[in-house]
Amino acid sequence: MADTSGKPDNGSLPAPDGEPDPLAILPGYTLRRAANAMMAELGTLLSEVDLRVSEASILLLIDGRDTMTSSQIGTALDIRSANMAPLIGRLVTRGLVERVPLDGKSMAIILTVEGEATLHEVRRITQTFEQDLLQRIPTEHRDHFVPALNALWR
Amino acid sequence: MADTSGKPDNGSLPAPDGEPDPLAILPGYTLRRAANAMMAELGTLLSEVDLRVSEASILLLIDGRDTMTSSQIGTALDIRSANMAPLIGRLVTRGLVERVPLDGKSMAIILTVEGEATLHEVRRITQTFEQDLLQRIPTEHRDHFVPALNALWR
DNA sequence: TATTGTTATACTCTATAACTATA
DNA sequence: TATAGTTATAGAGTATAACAATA
Repeated sequence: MADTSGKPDNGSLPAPDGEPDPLAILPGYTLRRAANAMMAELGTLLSEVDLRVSEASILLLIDGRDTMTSSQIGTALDIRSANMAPLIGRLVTRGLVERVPLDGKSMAIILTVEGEATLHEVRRITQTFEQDLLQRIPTEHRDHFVPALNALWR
Repeated sequence: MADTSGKPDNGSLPAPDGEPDPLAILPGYTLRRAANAMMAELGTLLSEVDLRVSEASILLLIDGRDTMTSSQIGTALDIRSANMAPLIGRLVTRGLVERVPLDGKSMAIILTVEGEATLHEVRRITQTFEQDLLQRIPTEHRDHFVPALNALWR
């Protein structure tokens, strides 16, 4: 008998006493908490240029590409086409991107001059953010971070 | 001069050609993508017991604790009290937890017998999920995963 | 005065369905 | 027929403000 404590078996989670958050040993839970914390932080940083994380991602993605369609962007970023429409629409309204017809059906989403200027600010913000994020990870774990995460979705 | 390609400097991101997703080298971006993918998967698994991830987290958290209040749960899981009310309300309606007055102001959220039975199913689902998640991470990165993530929010 | 808990509300993200137009 | 794009809509998650009741 391994358990002589008299407490009920709660599935190998730490005992209630002395551990404020027994879920913190679960990989999926820690993944969710870390992502939520980091994206909230990035969202705050990006509010400086009045962009959401998804919008900034689009700007970063289409830079240097002049034939990328809305559906291609959606595929790359895992955003449904129905959700791409209002997303691109807002960027167009703000003058950051424009729709350029490729043929009668497809339209390339390209940066405007103003969009490129905003993207420059986005790069400044995200590069600082990404560096700070990595700095917070202890050195012995740092190089394992991106490879481990990429194994979960790529 | 490091760049003789004639392409514009796009902030050290990979060149457009040959890389379908140049954002995949960014720690924050990979963190978001991995978390979204894993939580979507967990959500699908938990639909078997008609629970959302946040609801399952509450059941896992309060097990073995009989004096945990709504605000304490919210603090532990980073859920605002205004959002705890409808969350707990749904669990009460479904008969999985009940509110037990601690004093005139505070109420403990405790599992009902039915809630414990459901929690047993939740444990089966989440343990399988967590194991599968870890299995997908290459062995050399696996032990670094939770420590790295916990450094970002704990 | 601070804390617990609630209601109302709104914004974002995400998802499906239905539709138009073009390849 | 399949693809590109749009609109409408709904379900979650999350945020603030305002409020009542109690410590």
